[in-house]
Amino acid sequence: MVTAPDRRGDLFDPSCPTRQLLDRISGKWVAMIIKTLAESGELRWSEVKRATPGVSAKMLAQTLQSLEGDGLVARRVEPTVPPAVHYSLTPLGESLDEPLAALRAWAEDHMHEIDPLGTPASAARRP
Amino acid sequence: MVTAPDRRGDLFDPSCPTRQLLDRISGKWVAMIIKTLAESGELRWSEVKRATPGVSAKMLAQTLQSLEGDGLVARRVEPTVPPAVHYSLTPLGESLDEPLAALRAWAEDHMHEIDPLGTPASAARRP
DNA sequence: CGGGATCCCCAATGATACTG
DNA sequence: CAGTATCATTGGGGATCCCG
Repeated sequence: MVTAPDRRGDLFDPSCPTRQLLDRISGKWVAMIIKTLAESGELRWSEVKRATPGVSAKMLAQTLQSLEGDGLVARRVEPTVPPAVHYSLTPLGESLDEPLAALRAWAEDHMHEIDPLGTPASAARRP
Repeated sequence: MVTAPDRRGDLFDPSCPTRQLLDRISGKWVAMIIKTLAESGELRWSEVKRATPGVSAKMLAQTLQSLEGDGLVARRVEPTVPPAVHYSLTPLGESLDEPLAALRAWAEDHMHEIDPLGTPASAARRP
């Protein structure tokens, strides 16, 4: 048999799925949702929503579907009425929590060292 | 004076700069540029561009300015003609490379475990 | 309760052309 | 060489309504 030429991804190869995967896990709400699920274990949809300040219903559903599609989050439906849907991390999702936690920690640690006037956002607001 | 109540950031606080900072370092080209500079030390603008397949001049300039504004990248101009501009990581930028490298490694390691049919991209491409 | 469907807006991204 | 300016595109993301 031939060994796969790309057993491991290459971020610098435009045709490699790694880039899209990295984009998806870099989504605006992913870091928060993963952390919440990593700490709480299993949560209902509305609990995840309450734990994620500022997220809209649409973005939460969309993000959870994306994470489920990537096998990072497991979805469990209880056939009650009204239905209760629970979300939890898969082992793969838990493995993502580690590097993501490092990035969150870095951002929380260094947010005071960034120059508030040097950011594009504040610069663009200058008339 | 009052001591700052938020010596460390809180990602879950919508008014905390941590979220914007995390958004900026999650930019589409940041991971690649940081890695390139971390490995090469100091590079010219055109070298960074060549090392970042797919990036446009606009996005490269914009991303580099953003990183410079956040104090992650240092810009050095040599007053020759034509001018030569060099970019390198600051110590802060090097400290970001560590968590970012972990995330890159995770993406490259697990790109094969994601279900290609479960992703929004591939689902949308289905006619 | 947990979404799906729809409409709409603006910010991010990109292609192209121009300049110090 | 190292950008900036301009224009065109897109799709992220919020608001709203509806359904099982």
